[in-house]
Amino acid sequence: MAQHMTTSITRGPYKPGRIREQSRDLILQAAQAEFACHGFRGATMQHIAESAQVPKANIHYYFTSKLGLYGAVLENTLNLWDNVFNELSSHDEPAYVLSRYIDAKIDFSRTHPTASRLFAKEMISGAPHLSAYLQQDYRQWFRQRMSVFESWVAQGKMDNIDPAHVIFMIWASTQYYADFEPQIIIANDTEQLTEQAFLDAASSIKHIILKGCGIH
Amino acid sequence: MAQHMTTSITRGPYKPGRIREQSRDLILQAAQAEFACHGFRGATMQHIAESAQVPKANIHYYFTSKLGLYGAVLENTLNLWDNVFNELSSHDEPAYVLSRYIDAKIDFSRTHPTASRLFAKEMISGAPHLSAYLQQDYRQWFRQRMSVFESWVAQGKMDNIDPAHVIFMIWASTQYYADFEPQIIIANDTEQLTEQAFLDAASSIKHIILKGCGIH
DNA sequence: TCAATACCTGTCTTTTTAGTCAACTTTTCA
DNA sequence: TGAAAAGTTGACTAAAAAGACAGGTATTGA
Repeated sequence: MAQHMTTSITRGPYKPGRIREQSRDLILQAAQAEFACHGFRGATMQHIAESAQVPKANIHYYFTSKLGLYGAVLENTLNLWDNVFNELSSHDEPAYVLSRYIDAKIDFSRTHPTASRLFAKEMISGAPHLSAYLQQDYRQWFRQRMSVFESWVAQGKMDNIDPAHVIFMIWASTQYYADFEPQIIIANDTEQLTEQAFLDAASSIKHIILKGCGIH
Repeated sequence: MAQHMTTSITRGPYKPGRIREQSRDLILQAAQAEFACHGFRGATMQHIAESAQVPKANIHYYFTSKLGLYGAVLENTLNLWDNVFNELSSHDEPAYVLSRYIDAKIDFSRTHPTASRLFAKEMISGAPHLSAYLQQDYRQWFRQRMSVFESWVAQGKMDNIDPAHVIFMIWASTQYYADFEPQIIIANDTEQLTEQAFLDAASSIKHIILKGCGIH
């Protein structure tokens, strides 16, 4: 964003261009995988460079430093999250809303497993690079949803359970299929998780959450 | 184990001794925290040494290499897990068994958060150092519990849900309170999680799981 | 007491790592 | 077309890392 500042006055020769976007994306992709697998300190610029098939110096040209790259990866991934978060519209029927949300979350685990793992790693490390996000957007989102749950409870549409634990349970259960894949693969006696496996998981989670919360 | 091989014949002078155990434990403790926070590659021997307040060379004396230390930490932590796993006895009443298991798991998250995080990190990284464990003990434990659930389903003691997903849900939900602590702390608007917070979590999880599975 | 062995650690070496830099090529647009 | 800026990269530097090692001290049993 805020990239196309070249006014026609300063005889702007050259636009920041699409090459930039392309190269950045390529590197961000590789970096996300590396950071997700090894964490910030465990990741190496060399590996990222090899994985993205660009010289290491090229990465520094676009992102200045390792921390800068990590920040960009984090920001990039954060946008993906927010999209899924916002899927949870404020519909009146909890059964509909939660079903859709669980489906969306499981689908995210299937289609963006490394994004999920990246955040998990960051959280487990104490979220040193996410405090701003946690204090702002996350906090706000969380409070809003809490009040929705509370209104459902007040209307007798679900059992009187602390909504926070319900939300945590949904997050934990859905993200588990991305973050703990090796465990699940071995339990399933398979090579890799099929789309059907994710659908089955979503189905079971929906059954337990909805019924468990007394939602009809 | 298999440590006291000094037969009386070989004029065994000196016992492997308690100093060894003490030093090893001290280092293992510090190493667990470091590995849990930064992963295998992100952890540094220097940090571990400083944290344990021993010279770096001392660590190499006891554990030879970084990989050796990590293996020892992993093995050490694995024993803790197994103890909790075995809490889940083969009682007839699913409500009793699952309640006790969830309580034990939540308690583990509270009392051994770094152990939980260590495993989470290892899993997210693809469990490169746990394949043996996953293929052996874990696989076996998992199959046994699966059959218990299946017998409950057959006896009409619970809904017909794929037991694997129930187990994953329990694991995910309980471990979440250790692994994603920063998220929970901010949601709770508190400085740190109290024992009561864990008890509340256990209570909510039990409610949802039991009711959600149709267990009375 | 006294060997024998466990235990300890400061210092050194080698490898890996993030980051720099200057020379180079490509792209753009006037 | 040509000059200005974007993009590219091999070679270098400085810091940090794992690990080796020799020369110590502490502890034990006889």
